[in-house]
Parts: sequence; structure tokens; C-alpha cells
Amino acid sequence: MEQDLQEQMTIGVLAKEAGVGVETVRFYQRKGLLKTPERTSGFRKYTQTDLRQIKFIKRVQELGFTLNDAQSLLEIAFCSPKTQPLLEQVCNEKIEQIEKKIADLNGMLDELRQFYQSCACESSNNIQCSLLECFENEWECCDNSNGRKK
Amino acid sequence: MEQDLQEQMTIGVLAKEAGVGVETVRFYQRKGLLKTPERTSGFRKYTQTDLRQIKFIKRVQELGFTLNDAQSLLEIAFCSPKTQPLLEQVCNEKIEQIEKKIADLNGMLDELRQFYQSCACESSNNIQCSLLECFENEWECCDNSNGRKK
DNA sequence: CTTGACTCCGTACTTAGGTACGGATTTATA
DNA sequence: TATAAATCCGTACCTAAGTACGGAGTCAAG
Repeated sequence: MEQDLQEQMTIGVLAKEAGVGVETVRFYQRKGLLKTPERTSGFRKYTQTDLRQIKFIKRVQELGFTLNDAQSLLEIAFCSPKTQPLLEQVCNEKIEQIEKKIADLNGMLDELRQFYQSCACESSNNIQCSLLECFENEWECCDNSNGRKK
Repeated sequence: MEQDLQEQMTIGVLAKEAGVGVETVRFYQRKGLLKTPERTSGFRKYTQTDLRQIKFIKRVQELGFTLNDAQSLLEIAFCSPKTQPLLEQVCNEKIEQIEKKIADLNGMLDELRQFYQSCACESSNNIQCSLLECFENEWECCDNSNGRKK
């Protein structure tokens, strides 16, 4: 028929287009992340809208959200003066989470670099430098310039 | 008795001190993250070292590493001239991992802020801004005065 | 009309990182 | 000494986000 206009596709095509597995589509449907699709004699029929929605979900996931988050984002997917505060809240929460994670990681980087530096003491023939001790002693445990201990 | 000098503790005390559950300690032992402890008539006996090690693991986890990562960090925890090349290698790997993670997270932050900004158009009294559309239109769908574009 | 690809369904399995259960000891307290 | 609390062990269960299985029905090409 002339249904090409509507670009209906099977689950397999949808999955391939979206870059996910067929089982994942079924899984999303079970979870309520995709609306129950129409069927032609038993087979699910999907539209471009479904494709866009899956892509959206995957993108949202990449941004560090869970599927539950994705669902609530979809539920408020139309922002208006009414829903905007909620959207702001959800986004800000995530932004804060990520900022905190970055700060932590930067701290860890510092610590690792100090550890690396402090133990890369070619002169230490017999010093046993414990990472745990370095960690606990603010990385002064095997300070090569002036002996151990803080 | 007079074993306070060694500060031996039972699994319950250890767990409480470390802020984890008793089962978690047993789980870490099964996973090889904690060495098999000594026992007094069947009961595990732990030292301050074990406590420090658990705290270290939890800290490493907080920084976004897995238990496997924690394990490999623990395995190189003692550096000597022999193990130093290995240490250097593992450290550098970890540093690279963290740097990549930070870069990823920064990318996420940018996108999230765009996501947030593009829909935070205070002037839109009647505009229905779809997150899906924002997403698909590179965040120009409800472009306001200072709207960002790709 | 047959063959192979695709889809259907429910269920089970996976990895990470634990958490809970339940019956048997042991230890500490009153 | 009696009793409550803690510990022992193996095993089962949990969430998240899928992935795999297996036997059936269906569709499209030759």
C-alpha cells in the first residue's frame, strides 16, 4: 500500500536504525519507555517517532541518566511554564552530580600523580612504599628528599 | 585480654568502623580484596590494616572505580625497585583512565547545560518545547535571545 | 510450496556489588 | 550457668540494563 509515507517498520529495522538490539526494544516496551505499538497480524509496527524516542533515551543515558531518569524526562518532555521547574531540578541535580564526580576525579589524579612521583625514587633500594600509607599520610610516607613519615 | 596493643577486632567491629556491612566484609574476602584473616576459634580477627584497606577500597570506589580496579591498585600497593616499572605502568594507565573519564564528564556537562539552557526560556509563555525536538534540532528548537547553537 | 529470515512469547541468564536467610556455634554478660 | 548477641557457612536474592534461548508463528523470494 501507500503506507511508505508513514515509514512503518518492523522491530528489527527499528532496532538496527537505533543501534540497539531487538530484545532491547522489547525490554523498553516492557519497562514502559516505549508505548505499546500497533501490530499487523502479530508483528509490532514502529514509526519514526519511536526511533527518535529510542535515540533520545540512548542519548540521555550517555549523559549519565538511568532509564528511570530517561522515563521521567520523557514524561516531562514538553516543557512549558508548568513543567519547567521540574526540568530545571532534574537537570541541576545531574549537573551537580557530575561536577562533584569531576572534582573527586581531579583529586584522585593529584593523588595518583603524587604517588607516582614519590615512589619513582630511583635511589630507593630498600624502601617499601605502601600506597595505602601514602594515601593515609598525605603522600609523605616515602618522601625521598628527607626520609619517611610525616 | 592484653591484646589491645594489636587492636584486634571482630568482623562486626571492623564493619562498623569501616561503615560497611558484615556481609560486605565477607564478600570482599571471597573476592580476594581482603586477605584471609586469622581466626580465634573460628571467628575472624582483623587489624587496623584491614580497616585501612577497606576504607581505601571504598574511597577508590567513590572515585568511580570498580572493585577490580581497587584490587589492581592494592596489588601494586607496595613498590620496590623490582615492582616499580609495573607500578609506573599501572599508575599511568589509571591516570589516563581518569583523564578520559574527566573529559567524558566534561562533555556530558556541556551537553547537559545546553539541554537545560535551551529549554529554560523564561519568555516562553506558550511555547511548547519538546526535549526530543531540542535534541534533534541541535538545541535550536526553542531558541531564545542567547540560545546556543551547535 | 518450500525455504530461510524474521518475529512472537515467556523465561532464564549475565555482571557488579552487594544483602538477606537460617540453622549451628561461640562468646560475653548477668 | 543461662541466655542474648555475635559469628559461622553456604546459598539465595536483589537492582540495572540488558542478552540469550527455544519453540512457535509469519512473511517474502524463488
